Amino acid sequence: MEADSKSNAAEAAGAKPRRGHGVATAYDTLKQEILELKLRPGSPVDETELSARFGMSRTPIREALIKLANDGLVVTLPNRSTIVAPLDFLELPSFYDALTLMYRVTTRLAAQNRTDAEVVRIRKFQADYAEAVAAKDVSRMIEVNRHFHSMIARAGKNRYYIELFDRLLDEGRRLLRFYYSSFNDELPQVYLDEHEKMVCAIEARDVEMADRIAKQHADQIVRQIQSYIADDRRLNSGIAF
Amino acid sequence: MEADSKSNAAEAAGAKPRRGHGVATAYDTLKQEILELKLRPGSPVDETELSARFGMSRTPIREALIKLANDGLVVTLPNRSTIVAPLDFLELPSFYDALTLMYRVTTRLAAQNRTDAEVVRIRKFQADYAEAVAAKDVSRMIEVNRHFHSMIARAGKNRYYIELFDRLLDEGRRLLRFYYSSFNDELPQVYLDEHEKMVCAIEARDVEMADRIAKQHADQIVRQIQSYIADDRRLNSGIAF
DNA sequence: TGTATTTTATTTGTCGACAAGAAATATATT
DNA sequence: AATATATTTCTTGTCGACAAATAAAATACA
Repeated sequence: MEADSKSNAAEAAGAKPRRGHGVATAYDTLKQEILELKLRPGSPVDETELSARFGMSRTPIREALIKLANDGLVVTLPNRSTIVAPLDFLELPSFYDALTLMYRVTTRLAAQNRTDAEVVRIRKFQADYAEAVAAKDVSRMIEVNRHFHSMIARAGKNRYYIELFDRLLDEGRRLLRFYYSSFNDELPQVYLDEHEKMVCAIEARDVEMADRIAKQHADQIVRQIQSYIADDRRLNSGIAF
Repeated sequence: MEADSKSNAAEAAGAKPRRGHGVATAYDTLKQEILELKLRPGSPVDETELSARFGMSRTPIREALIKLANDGLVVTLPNRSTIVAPLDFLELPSFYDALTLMYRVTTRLAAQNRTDAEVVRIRKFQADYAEAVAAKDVSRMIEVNRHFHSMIARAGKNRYYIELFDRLLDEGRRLLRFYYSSFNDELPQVYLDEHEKMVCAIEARDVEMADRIAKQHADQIVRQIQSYIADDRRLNSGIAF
């Protein structure tokens, strides 16, 4: 809430983005807000309102929305308002399947193609994650976790996997935020250990080991999301959002 | 060339798209032309020119270009012209890898999740492909092949795989068009047979068989592209486009 | 003659305005 | 009173224009 008004102030104030950066500003800000659920799934996104809020005309807003639609973060209803993409839990099995496959494939490729510099960068994120766990900062954990795996995918160097995986990780970030309920003290430590093994396998260029750990890690995360959802559905009779 | 002037005439004539269909018209037409290499990889795409050609303002053209950029079919250089995405053959190994994986995954899922109606639709494309082979119509073969595999992916019902696979198939369509040189009479028949086995495995819900054939099919296609490229590089010293 | 600098021109990024569609509201008709 | 029709309101899709940024051309300078 405080951060919210602060950033709004920064936008309203003279910090107008230079020519050519208007679209990026709107896109990045909205993306962040959608992933952090500041903008609720299913809620309408009004161009005119955003235009006023960002202090720019509707054109760059529109172009940002098109990009968000391509990312699957927003749905455009023709001649009607666009809405923040709903969290469709009928599609969850597909999501689990794709997420698991991408975890495995990107980690395998990272073990194959990583450079030493990339290992260093991956370890940096691992350290950040450890910090977040120590501080019990769940938001930060979710975000750093995304960067950690994205970095691994980058070390794998397959453009197609990187893109799909980033998208899946973002979707996962939204799911975790939405369904996150009780904080379990054990899980973060499990993830931390699994991440450590994963980095070691990548560093050792042990492809099969990397694959095995990635699968294990993916299953763990899927189980976590599923248990959150199971808890959640008991509360809201499963129709919400 | 004839089809070209015909469609241009249709555009220039009174066939103005209704409100809300302008973007789609430009997007579909441009996408088709890029995939068919009517627009050469690396060639500049001028908004003003397209605006005149399609008889609409630059706004819808711009929005269509943003979508094409998201598909990876066009590259936008900031404050400079956009160009048709070059065929980067340094990225080919990544492409082969992703294509093979998607062939396997989508075919597996199709064997798992197909409905009877979907089998019928897949067989329809298989028949179309056979027709194109009989007529030795290479363009049609390339296009129907894409639809055939896309339909299989749809029967698998995983949104994430469908999107990535469609993109890869489009990219492959462009590659085949670009590098296609000598027509080999045997290959189409090989593909036809492999397709037939693939459909049978899907119909029988034999997941492992589907996987095996998909892998075989993917390898076959990768080999074909590679041999075309090997031929091609001898001719133009490998720097072209 | 070749390089640096200014000028011109082209093309993009952004803007404000307007009209078409859809939803919401009000009116008419049975 | 209930349904059908007309009106109003609101949001989007599209347009033409302008200004910033870059590339190209022209000029100055060594």
